[in-house]
Amino acid sequence: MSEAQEPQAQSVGHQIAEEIREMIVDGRLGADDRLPGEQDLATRFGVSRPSVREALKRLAAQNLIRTRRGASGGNFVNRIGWQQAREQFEATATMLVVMGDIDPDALAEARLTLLSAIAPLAAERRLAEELTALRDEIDLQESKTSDEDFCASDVRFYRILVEAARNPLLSAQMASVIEAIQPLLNMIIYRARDRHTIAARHTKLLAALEARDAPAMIAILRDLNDYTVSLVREAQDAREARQTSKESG
Amino acid sequence: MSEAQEPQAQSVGHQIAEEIREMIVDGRLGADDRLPGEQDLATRFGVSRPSVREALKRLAAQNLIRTRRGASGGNFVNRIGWQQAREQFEATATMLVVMGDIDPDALAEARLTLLSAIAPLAAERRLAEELTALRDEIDLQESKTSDEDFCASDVRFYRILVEAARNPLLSAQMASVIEAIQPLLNMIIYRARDRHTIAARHTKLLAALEARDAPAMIAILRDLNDYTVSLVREAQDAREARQTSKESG
DNA sequence: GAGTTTTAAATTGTCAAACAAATCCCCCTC
DNA sequence: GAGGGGGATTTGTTTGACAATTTAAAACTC
Repeated sequence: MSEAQEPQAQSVGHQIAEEIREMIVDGRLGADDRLPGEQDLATRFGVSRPSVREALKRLAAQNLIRTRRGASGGNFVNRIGWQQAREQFEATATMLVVMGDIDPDALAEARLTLLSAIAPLAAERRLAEELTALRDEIDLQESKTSDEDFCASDVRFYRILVEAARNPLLSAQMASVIEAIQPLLNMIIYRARDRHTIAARHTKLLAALEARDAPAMIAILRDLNDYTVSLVREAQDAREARQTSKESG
Repeated sequence: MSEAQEPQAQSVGHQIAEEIREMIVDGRLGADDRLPGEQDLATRFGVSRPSVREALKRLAAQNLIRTRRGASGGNFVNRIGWQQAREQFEATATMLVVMGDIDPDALAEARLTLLSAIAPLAAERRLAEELTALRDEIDLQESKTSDEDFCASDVRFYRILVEAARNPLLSAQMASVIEAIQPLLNMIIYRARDRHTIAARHTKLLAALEARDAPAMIAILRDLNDYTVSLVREAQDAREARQTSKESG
C-alpha cells in the first residue's frame, strides 16, 4: 500500500539494499556466502556501480556484510554474533537516550524490571569468580575515586550481574539498557554518604546472590532503584534551578 | 588499541561516518540540524563527493540522518523515536535468529523471562480495550486459519500484552524478542489439539490479566512456554529426521 | 497591488570512465 | 621442490558531468 503511494520515493541504493537484505533473511543467501561482484550486481539490477556500492555500504553499516579486496575478494554475508548484536543494541539505545525525548523514569523502570527478571537466573547460575569480581567492584566503589569512575564501576557491577544469568540474548539487551542509563547516572554528584549507601546495598545484593536468594535480590534492587531515582531527580532539579537562575540572571 | 593495530583498515567512508556519528553523540550536532552539503563535506574532509556520499548512506542506513533533495534540502540529523528504535532492535534480533547460531532454548528462556518481568506492570496498567483486543486474537486462534495466521496472531497477542506495560523501552526490546522468535514458531505444524491447548492458556492468561493477578500470569506464561518449547522441539526433531532420511535415501 | 505562473538556483541522485590498491593464483626461476 | 614475481580480479577512490527535485524569487496577469 505505502509502496504504491510512493513508488520511487526510496533511492535506488535503498531499494537494492532492501532486496539483498531480504535475500539474506529468507535464506537465499546464507552466512559467509559471497555476493556477486559489484559490476555483476550493477548489470543485474540495471543500475550503475556507484549505486550498487551505496547499497553495499548500507548493508555494511548494519554489519550484514563484510568486504575484502583483491582477487577472490568481494562482499560476503556476515554471520552475526552475540557480540555484534550487543553492539548494535547499545548503539540504538545510546542514540535513543542522547537524542530522543526519553523519560528517565521509564528508563529506570525498564532497568529495574529487567534486572529483576534476570535475578532468578543469576541466582541459579552465578559462578564463584563472578562473586569475587562483584566484590572487587564494591571495593572500588567504597574507595575515593572520581564520580566518573564510581559510575563506571556501577555500570560494570550490573554488567557482571547480567552476565551471570548466562543468557546471551538477555545479556545483550540488558547491556544496552545499562549502557543507555549511564549518561543519566553521570549527572549525579555522588557525596560520600551516597556512595556508602549504594556500596552497602551492593554488598547486600552480593550476599543475596551468593545465597542464591532471588526474592531478596529483587527487594534490594527495588530499594536501590528508588534511591538512584531520587538522586537523579535531585540532580535534575539542581540543573533546572541552575538554568532558570541563568535565564533570569 | 585495536585502531593502532589497523590504522587504515577502515575505509574512508567508514571513518567519516564515524566522525559524524561522534559529532551527533557528543552533542555537536543536535536533532534536526542540517549537515553541510556533500560538496562542502568533501572538501572539508579532503575526499571526493562519492566517498562522502558513502558515509552519509551508512548513517542513513542506521537512521541517523534523513535526506531531502532540492533547494534548502540536504542531510539532517534524525530525531530517533521509539518506533524507529523498535525497528532497529527488531532488525538486529531477526538477523541474530536467522543467521546466528542461536540456541532456541535460550531464546525461549529470554522470552519467558522478559514476559514474566512485564507481567506485573501489565497487570497494573492494562486498559479495557487491550483486554478486548486480546480476546479478539484468542477468537482468531480458535478459528480455522492457516498455520501462518495462527502464528501471526500469537505474535500479535504478546505484542498487545507487552504494550499494556506502558514502558516504551521495554516494549521496544520485548517486541524484538517476540519478533525474533516468530521464525521458530513458524516451523511448527499446529494440530487442532495444539491450537485448542494454546488458546485455552491464552484465555486463562487474559483472565489473570483482567484480575490484575500477576503471579497467576507468570505461572501460566511458564506453563505455556514449556508447551511451546516442546512443540518446537518436536518440529525440529521431525525436520532432522526428514533431512537424515533425505541424505541416506 | 494581490495572486498566480514561470523561471532560476541549490541540492541530492545517478551515471560513466578511469586509475589505485590489495589480494590471490599461476608460472617461472633458481 | 621451493620461493618469488607478475598478471588477473576485485574493491577503493577520484573526477566530471548530467538528471531530478524542491524552494524561492521574479515576472507576469488580472
